[in-house]
Amino acid sequence: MKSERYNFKIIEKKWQKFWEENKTFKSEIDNTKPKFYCLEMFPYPSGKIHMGHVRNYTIGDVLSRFKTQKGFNVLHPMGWDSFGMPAENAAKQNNLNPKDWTESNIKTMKSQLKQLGLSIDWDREISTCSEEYYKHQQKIFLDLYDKGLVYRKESYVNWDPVDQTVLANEQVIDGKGWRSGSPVERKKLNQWFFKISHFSEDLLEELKNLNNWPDKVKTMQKNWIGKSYGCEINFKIEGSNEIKEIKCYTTRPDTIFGFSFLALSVDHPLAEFYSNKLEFQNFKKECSVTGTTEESIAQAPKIGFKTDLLAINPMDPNKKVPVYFANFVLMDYGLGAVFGCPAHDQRDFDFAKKYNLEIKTVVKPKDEGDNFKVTDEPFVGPGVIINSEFLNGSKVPEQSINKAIDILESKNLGKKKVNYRLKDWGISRQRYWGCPIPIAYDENNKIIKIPLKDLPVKLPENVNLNVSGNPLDSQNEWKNITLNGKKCKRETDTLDTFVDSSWYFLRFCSSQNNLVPFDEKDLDYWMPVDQYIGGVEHAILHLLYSRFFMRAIGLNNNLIELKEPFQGLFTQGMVCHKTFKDEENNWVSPDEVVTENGKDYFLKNNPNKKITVGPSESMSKSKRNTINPQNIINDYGADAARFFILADSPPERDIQWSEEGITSSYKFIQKLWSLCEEINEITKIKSDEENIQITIFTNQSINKINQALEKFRYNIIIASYHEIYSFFKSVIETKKNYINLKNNFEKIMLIMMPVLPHLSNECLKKFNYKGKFDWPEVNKDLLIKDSFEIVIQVNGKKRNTLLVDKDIGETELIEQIKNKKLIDKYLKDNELVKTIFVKKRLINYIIK
RNA sequence: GGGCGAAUGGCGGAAUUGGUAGACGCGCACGACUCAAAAUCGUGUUUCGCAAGAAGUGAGAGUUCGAUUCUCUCUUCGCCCA
Repeated sequence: MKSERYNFKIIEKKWQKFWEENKTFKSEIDNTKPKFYCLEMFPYPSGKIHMGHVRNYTIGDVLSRFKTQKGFNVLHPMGWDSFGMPAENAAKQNNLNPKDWTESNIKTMKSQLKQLGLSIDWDREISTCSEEYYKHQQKIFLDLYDKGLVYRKESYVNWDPVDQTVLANEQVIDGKGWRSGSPVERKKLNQWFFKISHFSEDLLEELKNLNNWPDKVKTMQKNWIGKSYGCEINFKIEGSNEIKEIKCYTTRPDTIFGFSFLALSVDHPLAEFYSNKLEFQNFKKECSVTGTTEESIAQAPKIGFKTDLLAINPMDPNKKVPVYFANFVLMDYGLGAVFGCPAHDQRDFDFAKKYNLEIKTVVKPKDEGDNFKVTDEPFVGPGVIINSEFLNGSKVPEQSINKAIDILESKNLGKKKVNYRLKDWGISRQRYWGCPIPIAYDENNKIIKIPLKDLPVKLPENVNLNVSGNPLDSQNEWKNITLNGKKCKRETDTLDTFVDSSWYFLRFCSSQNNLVPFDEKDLDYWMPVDQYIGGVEHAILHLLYSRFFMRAIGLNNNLIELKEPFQGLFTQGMVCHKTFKDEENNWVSPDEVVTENGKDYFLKNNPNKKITVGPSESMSKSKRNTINPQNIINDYGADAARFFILADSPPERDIQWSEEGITSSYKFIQKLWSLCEEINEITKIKSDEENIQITIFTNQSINKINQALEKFRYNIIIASYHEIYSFFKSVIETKKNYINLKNNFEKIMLIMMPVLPHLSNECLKKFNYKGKFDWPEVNKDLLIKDSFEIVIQVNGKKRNTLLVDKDIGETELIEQIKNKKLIDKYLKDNELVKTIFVKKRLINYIIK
């Protein structure tokens, strides 16, 4: 009986329609059930979905469906991170409106996500570029402003000359803009900031309690926050009437006796005393060429501008050293002034070598004598303090730093201070396609909040984007307003799009509420997100900002106590594919190549042209190694795509997409379907006979898949599915029905439902299954086997196995082994020293 | 330079956290069906060896009756921060 092929095109569409019409995934507060908030990072609507989305959303969907079957009230929403530069750039290029471009993309992508069969509550859909969303964001902005967590200041910024906008430090990678890739310049601008530094300590401290976050992400955040203990030291200054004292911050006060120069940032307030000197101006210009990242500063040649000032070593008033302005000192770090100890710091060492400054050794390695001397390179390792009077002999760093601080404090020369690397978050962007900042300035440039009744501040439409800089600047009609009878100008900067994504998970809880961003009652029920799933590339920025927002919103609000928005975090790996190049070294898309033997590849439309196969790399447009998910859905169906994206690698690791892989998944779906049909036929035959093995196997499978699902071991689940198929295939070989066959196979369909929702539903329908879709119970008694194979080892090596009763004891086992002469040849010429018996596992004979 | 992680067949990867290494899949080989091919099904597939057997989880040591799993040293690769 050859069954019909499984027509995924009809069946998948049918179920998707059914779910949509029945609002199967609608979520409402239900206090009788435990809740589960499952969230995947929402996409940027760039045009169409890519394989990374397929992976991300499949992982989340499997979890959501599983938790629903387990009896949880699941919230599984989706939205669009829809403000941002690609829309603005695309609109410029194609001369259209960013809004239209974005909305059309959303439409396409939403339809694609539906085709994947995701269990999403689409009634909660949000889009950050809609007024419905950003009007609430403007309220939040003003709320944070009132709480003192938003401020404006003039500051140096990372300026992206291509995108004509400011970048946060986090958006500067290797001294280049994260999006444009062009070298970043320094520019002084008035900017809006979120005071994320207000929570530095708490953001660091609470990492310890995020037990369901990957350690890797926690470490990255910890390093980013960068807490260090150090000391602020006051240096007395000679040689000037105006300047009497300079404060430095240092993490190494214990090297104070190695002090040989003091270096200031060119942005230090004292620079004003030199600003009219041409030499200083030139020097400053030279410094601005050096980038702002720590890396570019470390690599750039060290240069300095010598002042006529002398700094006095507070520990040794006879010691006076020169004061420089130097390019490697940043105003951002500490106080914009550092003391130089060349012997024990690479940058100080380079500087001292260049300007011939003293290099005094004050730390030696443990096993060196007191006459140890730094000559060719600085010594930065742990050791012992020398040449430092009362600090001598202190262990570096565990004793020396605290001792030095204590002494400085007791003499009133400095004080202990904690420093964080984390800086306040600059949120101003000179772009059109973002959330307007609800602020205006009066004629005296005084900051005026836009009144709540005037919100939202809507983006003007029909704006000419083909201007340099911010298009909003030239929107005079929009810009000039009257507030309380006073003429004002609107703020024309828009908010960094990371703001949009810092609270969207809260909005999902109350997405229908028009009046407030979120209702505390809703948050109380749904928050925190139980499982957040997304790419590790957001380990720092987005996750840290969201943690900040949760705290900022909760500040002075006793209805919100929650600090951590994401209780669990899972970071999935990337989707990779082989790369192809033609003879001219151009990237070639997988769609354009053919192969017959899997080794030699040729150009499809010109089979004489050979193609070189490169290593598998993460799918990217630039390398042209992307696979369009739409083609996969069209050719193989959603269930096959879901199946394969989970099959080959553990979800946290990268996965290699391959033609063979998706084909074999498709074949498995077909085989599984014909198995369903065969079982459906066979179970129509009347039967009184029970096959207990079926129940035992089903029970084991339920248990195994349940455990694997709880731990994100999705590749193991797929392996189990294959085993289940083989087992049932062999059971029905005789074409014989058993009274427990159908019931058990229905359970199998239930445990396949999270991964293969369309096929499982269709099969159960065919079976005329009337029960609930709850996760089947495990019968624990059936997990214990009556007999099993015990391993017989000799000196730790497996030599035989024996089928024994589950409760067998050592004496009886030894008796049986003896009777059956299972290991006699090993014992024959050797002396038995002892046996080691591990219940239900093995017996080990130790012989000599 | 610092931090973290990884290394298992031709390939992706399993191994109940110290107890039968290589589950499951891909690929490959052989066979069946076929005039033939594709598709499908079956068998095999760590290495060496005809076999009995031996070796084997990046390299080297250690702990242990027993190590892919724990400890130390080294090598290579990846990611993050510089």
